Amino acid sequence: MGKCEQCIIKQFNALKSLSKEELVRISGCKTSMIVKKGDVIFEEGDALNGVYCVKDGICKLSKLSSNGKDQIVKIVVKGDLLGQRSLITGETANLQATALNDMELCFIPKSEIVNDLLNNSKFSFDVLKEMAHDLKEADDIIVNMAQKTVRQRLAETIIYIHDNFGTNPDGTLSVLLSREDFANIVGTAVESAIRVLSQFKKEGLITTIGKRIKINNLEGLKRVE
Amino acid sequence: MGKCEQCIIKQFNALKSLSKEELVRISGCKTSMIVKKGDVIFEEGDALNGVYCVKDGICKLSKLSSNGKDQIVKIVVKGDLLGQRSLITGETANLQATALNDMELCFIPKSEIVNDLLNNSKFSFDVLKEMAHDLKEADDIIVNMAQKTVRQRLAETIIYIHDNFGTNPDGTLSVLLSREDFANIVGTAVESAIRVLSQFKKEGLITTIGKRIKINNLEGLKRVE
DNA sequence: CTAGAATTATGATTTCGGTCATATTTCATT
DNA sequence: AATGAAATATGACCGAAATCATAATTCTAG
Repeated sequence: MGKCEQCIIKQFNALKSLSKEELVRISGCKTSMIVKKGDVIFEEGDALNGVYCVKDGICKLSKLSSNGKDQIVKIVVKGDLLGQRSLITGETANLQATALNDMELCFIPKSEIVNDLLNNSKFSFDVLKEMAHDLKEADDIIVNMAQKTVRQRLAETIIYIHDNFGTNPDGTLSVLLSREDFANIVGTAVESAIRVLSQFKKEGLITTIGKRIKINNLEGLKRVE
Repeated sequence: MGKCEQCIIKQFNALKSLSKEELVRISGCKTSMIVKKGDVIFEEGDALNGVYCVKDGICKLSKLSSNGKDQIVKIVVKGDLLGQRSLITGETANLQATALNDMELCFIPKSEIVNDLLNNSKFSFDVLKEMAHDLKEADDIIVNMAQKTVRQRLAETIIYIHDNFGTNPDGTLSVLLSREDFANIVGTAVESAIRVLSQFKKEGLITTIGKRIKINNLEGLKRVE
C-alpha cells in the first residue's frame, strides 16, 4: 500500500499542507479502494465517516430531484478530495458520488483528519480556500441555470471541461461523459442536449468521434448566444 | 462606538469563537457604518479588504448575468458575515451586495481577521462550517433551478424566507422583498413571478397586504407541484 | 457472433414561461 | 395635494425546451 507522505497526488489538494508526521499518521490508518465505473461511492443521506482522496479516475456529484432527474453539481477528478463538506458540518451527504471511470481512492477516517483540521491552521485554511472556490463556482452555476439558455449552458460546459480537465492527444475532451451526463449537468432533457450538440456539429463548433467530443472552434463556442 | 466583546450580534456568527483579547483587538480597528436601502455595499470585481458583520438590516447577494438580469444568490440578514469568501480566496468579489433595508454594518479589516483565521482554529473551523453550509444551500439551489418549475421555486422561496427569517406580528414575512426581488431569486421574469403569486392568492395559499406576503396554507405551499 | 439492451439521434406536438403591451395602483417629490 | 415615476397586475402572443414517438447506432452478455 502506498504511503501518503510519498504520494504525489496530495500536491493537488489541501493534504499538501500537512506535516510529514501528520501524513505518516494518516498513511497508517487510510484504506485504499478501487471502485468500478458506475459504482456509487456514497449516496444522499449516507453518514460519511471520513474523506476520500481521488488517486485516479473521475466521478460526478449529483442530487436526485423530485422529478426523478439526477442533477450533476460537480465533477471530481484525480487529485481532488471528496466528502469534505459532510465531514465539516457533520451532516449526512447532501449529494451522491458516482464513478464515471474506474477509480482509485484513498479513504481517510474522520477521526484522523478532524484533529488536523483543528490543529493545523495551514491545512484548515487550505480546505477553507477549496470550499470558497467551490462556493464561487456553485454561485456562478446558479446564475447560469437561471439566466442562460440550454445552448449557452451546454457550450459553457464543454469549455469548462476542456479548460479544467484537458484533452486527449487526438484533441477530444479527456473527461468522457454520456449525453445523459451532459443533460444532467446542463439541467435539460437528454433529447435537448443531443439536439444542441448536433446543432454545434452542424455549425462546425465541435466534432464528435463516437461519444467523444472535440472542440473545433473555441472562440465560436465562447460566443454562443 | 460599540465594543465587539460586548456585542450580542456575534453570537450568530463565527466571531463568537474569538477570544476576549482577539475581540478587543478587532474592536479597536473596526469601523461602524450605516448604509441606506438600495445602496450597494460592494459590487462584482471590487477588492474587499475586510469582512462586514451585519448588525442590523438585510441585503441581497446577486450577480448580473449577460442578459442584463440580476440573479439573487443569497439573502444576508442581521447576524451574518458578509464578504468572507473573497477574504479567504483573496479574489475580488464575485457577487454584488445591495441593502434591502437601511443597514448597520461593522467593517473589520482583512489584516486583523486573517491572523485570527490562521491562529485560532476554533474560529477558522466555524468559518469553515458556515461556508460548508452555504455550499450545501447553493448546491440545492442549483438542483431546484435546473429541475423545478417557477411555481415550485417560488413556493419554496416563500417557505425558505418564512422558515429562516420569520414573520411580523401580523403573520407577514418579515423580510420584505419586491416582486422583482422574488423574480430575481427564482430566476424568472417579473411578470411571471407576479402571475404565480396571483395564482397562489387565488388558491388561498397566501394573502398579500400591499407588497407584504402572508402564508395562509403552509402545507399547501409545500405540496405545490 | 448474435440478440437484446442501452445510447444516440431526429421528428412532431405541447407547454411553460418569456416578451411585449397596457392598465392600475402605490410611492416619492415638489 | 398634485404629478410623474415606479411597482404591481393582467392579457396576448411567441419561442425555447419538454415530452412522446420512433429510428439508428453502439454496447454488452451469453
